[in-house]
Parts: sequence; C-alpha cells; structure tokens
Amino acid sequence: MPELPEVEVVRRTLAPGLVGERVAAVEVRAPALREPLDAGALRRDLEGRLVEGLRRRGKYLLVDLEGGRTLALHLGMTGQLTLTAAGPERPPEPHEHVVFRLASGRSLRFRDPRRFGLAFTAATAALEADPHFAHLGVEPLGSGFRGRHLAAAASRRRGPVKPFLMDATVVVGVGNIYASEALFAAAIHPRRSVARISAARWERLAGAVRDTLRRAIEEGGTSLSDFVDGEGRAGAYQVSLAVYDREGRPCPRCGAPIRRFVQAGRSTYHCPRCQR
DNA sequence: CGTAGACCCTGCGCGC
DNA sequence: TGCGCGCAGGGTCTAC
Repeated sequence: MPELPEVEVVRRTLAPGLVGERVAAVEVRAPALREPLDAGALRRDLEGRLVEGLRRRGKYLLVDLEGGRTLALHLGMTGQLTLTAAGPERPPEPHEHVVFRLASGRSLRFRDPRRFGLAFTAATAALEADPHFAHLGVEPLGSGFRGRHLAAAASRRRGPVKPFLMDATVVVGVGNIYASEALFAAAIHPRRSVARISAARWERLAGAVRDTLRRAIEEGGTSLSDFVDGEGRAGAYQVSLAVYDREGRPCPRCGAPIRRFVQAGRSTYHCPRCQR
C-alpha cells in the first residue's frame, strides 16, 4: 500500500498534531513486526521527549526527537499511523501494535495487520549510516533525480525496466503501483530491457515518475483497500490510476484493453498498444 | 556481480 | 453457508 506518496501524505497530515508535542508514554503491544520491536529502546528514546520534526526518506517516516534520537517508522504493506481525536482515548483496535501516548492526551497509533512494518530508533546524526538507510538511492522528488541518473544506474545493470524502477538502491519510494503508472505515462513497456532505453526516454521516464508521485500526493495517496492518512481519511488517487488494477478495462489513451502479467513475483499492468 | 524465487504475516474476495 | 485458493501497496535472504 504505502509507497512514497502515501508516506508523504501521512507525514503532512501528522505534522500539525505531532510536531511540538511531548511523548508521555510508549506502549508496545506486539513483540514483533518485520524485526523485533525493542520496547526498552523506544521508551528510553521517546518518553518525556519533545517531537522536533517529521521527515521522510524513501518510504520511511522519520520522527526527530529532543535528545538527538530519531524514531524511524516503515508502513510495510498494511501499516497505518493515525492520531486519535482529542477527548477520551478509545481502546486500542486489533493490530495496533504500538501506542505513542502524547502529553496532550491524544495518541499516535501504529496499526499493521500483516506486520511487514518497522519501528526503531537511531542517532539522528548517524541515520545515513544505519543499515536500513545506507544502501538507499536518490529521492525522486529531489533535484538529483534526472534521466541521467537512471541511465547511469542502468549502465551497470541488465533486465527489464520495471523491477529496475522499483529497486530502492536506484531510486527510492517507487513501488508496484507507481512503477506501472509511471511506465504508462512515459509510454515505455515494462519488459523493455534497461540496456535498450535511449537518453531521451530515460529523461521522459524520470519526468513521469516525478509527475505521477506529485499528483498522487496532491490527491491524498492511493486507497485501494486500506490506506488512510494521519487523520484516518482515505486518499483519492485510485480513481486516477491509468493501468494499475485495471486488467481488461480500456486504456485511457487508446482504448485497448489493459493487460496484466507477473514480473519478479509482482503484478505488472500495461497498455500493449501505447507502451513500447 | 546481478537476478529470480521463496518467505515473512493477515485478511479479503472469489469460485466451488 | 463454508472452505480453500490466490492475491495484496513492503523488503530481505538464499540459490543460481
């Protein structure tokens, strides 16, 4: 579910209610997500501390805390981060694995049924060296992301362009939905070899990735089944999807039926007429 | 070295 | 209605 746009939407909707707040208590209710939760470290690094800022790196949400530590959260496939409303606290729902109680009386809830998510802390100043981040590639919405960057990364690689685009060591944040969507926008076939893409097409693809992600953020993200923002609201970009989850439906550009096939174990959607 | 496949986990929709 | 199967937006590890 959560690719870069969804994580960015969560960041933007959480920031007003979270930044400047103080963490009163941390309750760990499930022992393990993708990695075991270190309840002691979470309490030590968060309790009594002010939240100084909210950032994003790829699909990670970064909560900077007073005292030089940062809480890193990853939503995996089904993760949700929501702030409870002011007033009496509701009891935790199923799959709410971590509850961050705030001094205001509200709380930040981390819910993740499939438990592919992550929650851990690290020194703010040394985040880039953390094994979770050290290998990550460029931010697609940053100034360093151009066709040139993709072409350079591709020169050391083989194989089809769609899994390449989803490789976080190349560029971060592009998951299964937006890889299909960006390739459609750039009119590039997902099976095309990275060795057979011209400089002009790499430039077009980089632009398509940027535009697709930006538009999805503006629309509040894609809610196919369970994505919600920091206030519990669904996104709207699912109605703007051109190809993803639209097998058999007409291509919005030419009307040909959208096709689905499996690539590196994931569903890929494309228009066989528009994408070459 | 790079790529393909299995695997982690729960829930849902579908066909029978 | 109930059951089994396939599939799902993430990433990592192993085997080639």
